[in-house]
Amino acid sequence: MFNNKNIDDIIQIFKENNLKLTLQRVNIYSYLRSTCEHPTVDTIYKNIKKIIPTISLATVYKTLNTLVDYGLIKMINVCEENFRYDANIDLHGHIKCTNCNKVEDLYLDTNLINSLSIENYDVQNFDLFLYGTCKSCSRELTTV
Amino acid sequence: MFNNKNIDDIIQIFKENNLKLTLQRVNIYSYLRSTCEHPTVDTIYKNIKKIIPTISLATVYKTLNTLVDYGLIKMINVCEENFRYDANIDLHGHIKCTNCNKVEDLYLDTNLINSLSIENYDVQNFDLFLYGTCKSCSRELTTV
DNA sequence: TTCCGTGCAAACAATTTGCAGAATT
DNA sequence: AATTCTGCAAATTGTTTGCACGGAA
Repeated sequence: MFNNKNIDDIIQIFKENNLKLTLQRVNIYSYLRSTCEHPTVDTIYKNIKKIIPTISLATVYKTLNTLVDYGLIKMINVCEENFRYDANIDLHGHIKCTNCNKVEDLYLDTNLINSLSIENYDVQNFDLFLYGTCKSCSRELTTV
Repeated sequence: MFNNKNIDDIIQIFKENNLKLTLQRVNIYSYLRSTCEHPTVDTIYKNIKKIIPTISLATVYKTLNTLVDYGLIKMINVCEENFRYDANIDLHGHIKCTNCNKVEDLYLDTNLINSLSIENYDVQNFDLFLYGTCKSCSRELTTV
């Protein structure tokens, strides 16, 4: 089920943060680290339920909030009702295909990031979300 | 109460979009056009209530959704539970002071906007939110 | 043994919906 | 006169909370 390297990393990270190692937490965090789909709470819940059928939605919420508080994951909102979660905490943006709704990571070059600094503000963080149509959707849309 | 130029513009815009001219709508849209505070639904509701005490929250929601659907206003989410609304639909970003929570408009130079185009995607829109501390808050925070 | 996390159910908050009456065209 | 909007209340959805029990340290 688990890749050992990955699980060792997670144990290490939890210990550093004085977070108790529970099956629920490890699975949620591990799942988030393994996916690049930027899942919503609902998707996370459904996936973890396959492994831990007794898990409750409240636990998923509590765990996600804890992981956000400890800076281990990030919440993103790409023009949607719901938030999505991302275990990739490197400075990066996101691009959403407005047709198929997938959200991909977007690495920005350092110059661009630097040029985001603004007069009058001490900028600590940013969210950059691009919206458009991905290649396969464009193809599909023009063919029809 | 109303600036005539402004109200004339709004009447014109509503007519172009076949939107019925109602007191509620005109006031909500006019209020959004007059403010640069990026208010939440609740703030909008409270402010419009001063002018139309009988207005209901449901009407505020319905009106905002209509205006969004017609592309007259935009919803933004700057890492908050609630959405904020902006009647400025020019391509621009936002910067939020994480201390006083104010949200300001951020005009980006064209080069920067152009450099946001991405391989594999036909980019149509973007959200850029910067987070940091504004000058007056920085001063306040270092003085204490 | 202490403390924290989990799971349940209830509570809460934000938003949407259905519908009758009112206002706009 | 036809259509659309408003305002109320109820419904829905997403999220949080309180608490007793269970598991991790």
